Amino acid sequence: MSPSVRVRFAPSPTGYLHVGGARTALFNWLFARHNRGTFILRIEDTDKSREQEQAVRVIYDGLRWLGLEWDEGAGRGGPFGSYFQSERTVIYEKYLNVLQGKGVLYEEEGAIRFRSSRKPVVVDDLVCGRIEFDRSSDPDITVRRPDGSWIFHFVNVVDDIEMQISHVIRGEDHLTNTSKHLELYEALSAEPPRFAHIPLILNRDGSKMSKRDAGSSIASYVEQGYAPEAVRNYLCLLGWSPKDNREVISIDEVVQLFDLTKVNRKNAAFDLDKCDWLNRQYIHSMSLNRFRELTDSFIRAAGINASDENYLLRVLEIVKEKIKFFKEVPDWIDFFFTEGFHFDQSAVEQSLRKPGAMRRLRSLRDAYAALEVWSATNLEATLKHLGKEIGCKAGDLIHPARVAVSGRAIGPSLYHMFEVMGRDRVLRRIDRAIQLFG
RNA sequence: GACCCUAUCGUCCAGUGGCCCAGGACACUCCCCUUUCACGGGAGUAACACGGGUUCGAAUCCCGUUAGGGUCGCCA
Repeated sequence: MSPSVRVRFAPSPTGYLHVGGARTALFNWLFARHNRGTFILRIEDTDKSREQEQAVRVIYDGLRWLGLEWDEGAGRGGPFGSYFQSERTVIYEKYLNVLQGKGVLYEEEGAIRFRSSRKPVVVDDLVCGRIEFDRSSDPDITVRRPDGSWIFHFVNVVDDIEMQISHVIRGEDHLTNTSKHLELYEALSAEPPRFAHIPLILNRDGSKMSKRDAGSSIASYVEQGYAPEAVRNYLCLLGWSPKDNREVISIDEVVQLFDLTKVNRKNAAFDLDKCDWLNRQYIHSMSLNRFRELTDSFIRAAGINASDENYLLRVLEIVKEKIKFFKEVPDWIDFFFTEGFHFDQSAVEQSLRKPGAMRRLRSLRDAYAALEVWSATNLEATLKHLGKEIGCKAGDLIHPARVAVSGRAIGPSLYHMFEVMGRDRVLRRIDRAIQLFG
């Protein structure tokens, strides 16, 4: 095990966190955790703008939502700050002087450029292997613009040296850049870190993912109500696998098994369907308390008056297995908490308006009113018994009852729904439906 | 265009010379369960890009072609 693994995620604050970026952060985090190393967050804001605060917030929120807490860096501090490039000018100038002293810099129209030796360079990559670059026709890189602002390649290398980064794990789009960076390390007489270029994440059709593609922004998962552990699990499986065909795998186990040299070299297409499937797996096996916690913001946003915590928990319990995303929860539970729920017209037509529906509903109401113990088991037995007695199918009772009490044709298990709602509420609503539609 | 990377079911992965006429998962189709919607269980369709080698033997190694992706910025 390396004595001091130090890795960094170095996004530029663009206002949103891309899944590709999140996956890069995740792999850095996994590598750090696996090696008991340090995971650093550095903000690459060479173009300092002041609406940046909000953009940085988006990165913090996205990483924290995914459970990728950093040990050192922006918003957290550490021995190598500042972790914002916009605040590191003094350091960059120092390194610029070093290059100056070596006579490898020259000026061109006010900008400072680095003269390349154009000698072949070898990148020994942990993921891609040994790659030779013929740099004979590469142009020189620019280090600083005429206005004094810095260019990515230079500050990126300087920061990695200064922050004692041991492994640079980043997207494959930087693979070619690495040959340039290596020359910079040499010119600065610094030992380069190990590199690991991980494959990119593309759309299903192989095109590059942009902000508007579904699932490209981490914020969209938060908005739709995905379980963060599910999204994280899905991201782990993009370019990496536990090699034993498992799909649902705990993060602790991934940390234990993670190995950069086992990362794929092929770009991966993003499949939201599979992410959705994993999300459902996680929701179904999640504890009720966790479900309560993750659905809270959606329930509040919908303005549902769920002041009776105990009642809310019982409602959530019977609805949990039905939910695909937390955003759907209010639609599934609102009628439990208000008499002002909406009656779906086609549901009414297809059940309550059917001939004989009202008569059957009255019979069910009476049978339920006479019930001694109000439980799902009794509710089911009573309904089925009544069906036989009056000679109709169970469905002819179930459907009208469901619509009468919830206003819709789709919902949780009828008997459990009634059990949770309680006798008074159920009978009252059946009476009202009979009045309204009878 | 130059340089670099990649190439197994529609998608994500498994497979590192014989155990593979290729395995798992998602999606899709069908069946069962369930008189809602889902879950769950079972079955099915579906791939080693192409052409040359190497080898007794290749999805696995080599070369070429093709295709996809990346980089060539005073973007990051």
